[in-house]
Amino acid sequence: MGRPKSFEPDVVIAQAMEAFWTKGYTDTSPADLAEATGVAKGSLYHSFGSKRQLFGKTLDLYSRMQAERAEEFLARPGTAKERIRAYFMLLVDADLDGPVRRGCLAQNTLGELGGRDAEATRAAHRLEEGMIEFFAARIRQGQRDGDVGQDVDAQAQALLLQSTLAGLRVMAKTFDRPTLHRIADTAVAGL
Amino acid sequence: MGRPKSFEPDVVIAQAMEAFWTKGYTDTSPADLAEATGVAKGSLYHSFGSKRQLFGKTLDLYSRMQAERAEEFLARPGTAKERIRAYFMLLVDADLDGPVRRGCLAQNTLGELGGRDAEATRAAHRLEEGMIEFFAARIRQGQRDGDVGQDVDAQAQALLLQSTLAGLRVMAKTFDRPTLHRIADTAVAGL
DNA sequence: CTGATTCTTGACCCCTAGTTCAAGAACGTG
DNA sequence: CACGTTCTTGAACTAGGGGTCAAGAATCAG
Repeated sequence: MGRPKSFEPDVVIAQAMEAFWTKGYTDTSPADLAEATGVAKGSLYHSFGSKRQLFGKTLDLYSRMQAERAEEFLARPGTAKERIRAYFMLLVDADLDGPVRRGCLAQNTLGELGGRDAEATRAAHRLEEGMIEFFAARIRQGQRDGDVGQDVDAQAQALLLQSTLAGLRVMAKTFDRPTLHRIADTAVAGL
Repeated sequence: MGRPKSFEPDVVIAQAMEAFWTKGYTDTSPADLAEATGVAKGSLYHSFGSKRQLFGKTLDLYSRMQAERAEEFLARPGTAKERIRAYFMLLVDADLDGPVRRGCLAQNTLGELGGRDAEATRAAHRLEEGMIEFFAARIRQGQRDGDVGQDVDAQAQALLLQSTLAGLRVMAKTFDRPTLHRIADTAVAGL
């Protein structure tokens, strides 16, 4: 019983995520969130407790979205090299095609709050570890399929790929598309 | 004539840099800067104009310091692979040995202000381009010395190295030392 | 020693961020 | 249809952020 919510919490979290992603945690004010979600400030506080808690929800949503997309995209038909390369391109292009180059929310969060917000730091770390596991699994898959050499250390290559991808998304804030594509090409050349 | 400055501007900029580096641009208040530098707020504004302008100076100083260190370190005796690997390790270890993992000021700035502050974005970009040039030059040097194969595309490898290094410094906020060292090892293995 | 000049400083100001709250609105129940 | 419950909302509050300023302290020139 009681008055029903006038909004879908998940939708509001997604809208808040866009705001945080675009402006960063600190520079996104409660007023910004109210505008981005169409829900009044007071109501947001009633539902989510605080700006920080809402941000936590957006980080969780972001992590789930990223993980889901990576898993799905890497699983499509093709060699490990092809799929990983395509995934890198996807992220780079998505970044460059948007009105603002927002990079990766998790990485931005590490840059902004890393060290000073333990929970946000852990959330970002978990996402990175998940990505590494996806890459490693896809490389091993490639080894079973025969498109990746048996001598390749899947775990070491997965770590390197994640590192390169993280850097690529930093560089995607300032470099042009051909350069970024070239890096993606070189990154997977060793597989 | 006139009353002389009671502080060395360069020293104050260096101290402000430490503050910005540790807490980020937005989270560093004028009060923080006054404490970090030992100079009263009013005096900082008198000398530097605004928080943003002081930050600009710290970015410049940071870029110069980074470039200088990279150039010097890469030039020491050894093969290209050895020197680049040592440089990666140096940065990783410096980050992990500090009381807080601050990563790279330029990258943090891109994460925090990227896109929304044109000048800061450009400054960070210039530093990255400089790094790429250093790597490329060192690889070509290796080719002349005979420790890097003639078939290696120096520019492409330099781009990849910078991307990997940027990612490494993001990951240095949450991963442990052995993992980061392993990535550095794998990164230079292809040279 | 006087003055013009350039520094130093804390007090002060305005504005916004983050949060709380009192009033009211939309339910389900009995 | 009254009643408890859970929502909605703008107004109101507090703290602190970024910046300004008036007063005074060093300096040098004449």
